[in-house]
Amino acid sequence: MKKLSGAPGPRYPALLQLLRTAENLWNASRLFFGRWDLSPSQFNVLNLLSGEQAGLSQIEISRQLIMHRSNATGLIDRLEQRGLLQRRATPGDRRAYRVVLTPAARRLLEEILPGYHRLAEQVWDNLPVARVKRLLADLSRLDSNIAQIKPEIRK
Amino acid sequence: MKKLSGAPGPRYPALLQLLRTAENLWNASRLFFGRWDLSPSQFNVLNLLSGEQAGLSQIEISRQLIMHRSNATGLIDRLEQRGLLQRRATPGDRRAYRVVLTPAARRLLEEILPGYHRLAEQVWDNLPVARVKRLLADLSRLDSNIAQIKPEIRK
DNA sequence: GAAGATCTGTTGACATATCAACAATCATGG
DNA sequence: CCATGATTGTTGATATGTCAACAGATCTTC
Repeated sequence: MKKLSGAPGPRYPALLQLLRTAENLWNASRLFFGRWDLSPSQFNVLNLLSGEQAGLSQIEISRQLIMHRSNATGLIDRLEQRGLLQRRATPGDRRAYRVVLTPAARRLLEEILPGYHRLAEQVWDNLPVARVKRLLADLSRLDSNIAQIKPEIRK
Repeated sequence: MKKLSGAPGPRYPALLQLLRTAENLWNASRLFFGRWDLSPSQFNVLNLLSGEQAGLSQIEISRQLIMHRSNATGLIDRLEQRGLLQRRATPGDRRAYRVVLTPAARRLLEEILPGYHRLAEQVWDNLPVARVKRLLADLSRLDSNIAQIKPEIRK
């Protein structure tokens, strides 16, 4: 059986590792947020909105969280139904909502965030801050490379 | 409005960046594999099996790709229906299948992989190999930290 | 060998995600 | 003003993912 073409060097394995680590992180966060019956995606919506007193439109939310706008519809539906969000009219634009946190959601976040940030610190155990910074920089570089490459993939 | 508790330092932002970069990578790969009507997950199954002449059981596949075994069922169903996989009996264990690539799948991979590896290289543009290696090491460290923390999250 | 526990794969319920198509609204250039 | 085009959110089809529960097969232990 012929060996399928392989890529030499650490670059391809590093991509796989990146996806793998992100997956593990995501799954660990699912475990954590499960205590409050929240999915990681639901938490992300709440967390994003916690910094936006005036609220955000659904399209803004979906862009920040890198998801299709049609996905935001259902996500926000369920959070609204649970009393954690409200859709309010946007003055001057009858197409868009302003999605805002309810007081209940702010209380919920206050309860969740300390433990969440503590966990986030533990994930970095044994990695000095300088290394974390370099990793952050490298990941940003990857992001801009990906953005650069994207038009070429399309064709 | 009271500011919700924040975490200082680059550690928390670095986690967000990691998830973000992985998401971008995943979406770029969806774009790429779309040319062959493959999802990234479907490609991952094929790619994993390409190194396993004897095939793998579904539970092994789901463990390698970090997904629930019930998810592997549907994924493999669709690939089998398309003629890219076969489920074969496992000698000595009537519970499990050996899932193997068909010749058509091997031909498909031969067609896809060169461009895929070329793209994977481009993603790392401007990052010297030494940096890639360090990033790989740091990500592995994160993985083992996450594995360590997991039992604590459960409780 | 039989009982109890564990493992493998499937199913059904559901959340999360994409995409295409649609309706309503807004923005722009004649 | 108004036609054309872009934007916003929803819907329906479908894929991907989790989880719990189940059936059948295997393993362990006595």
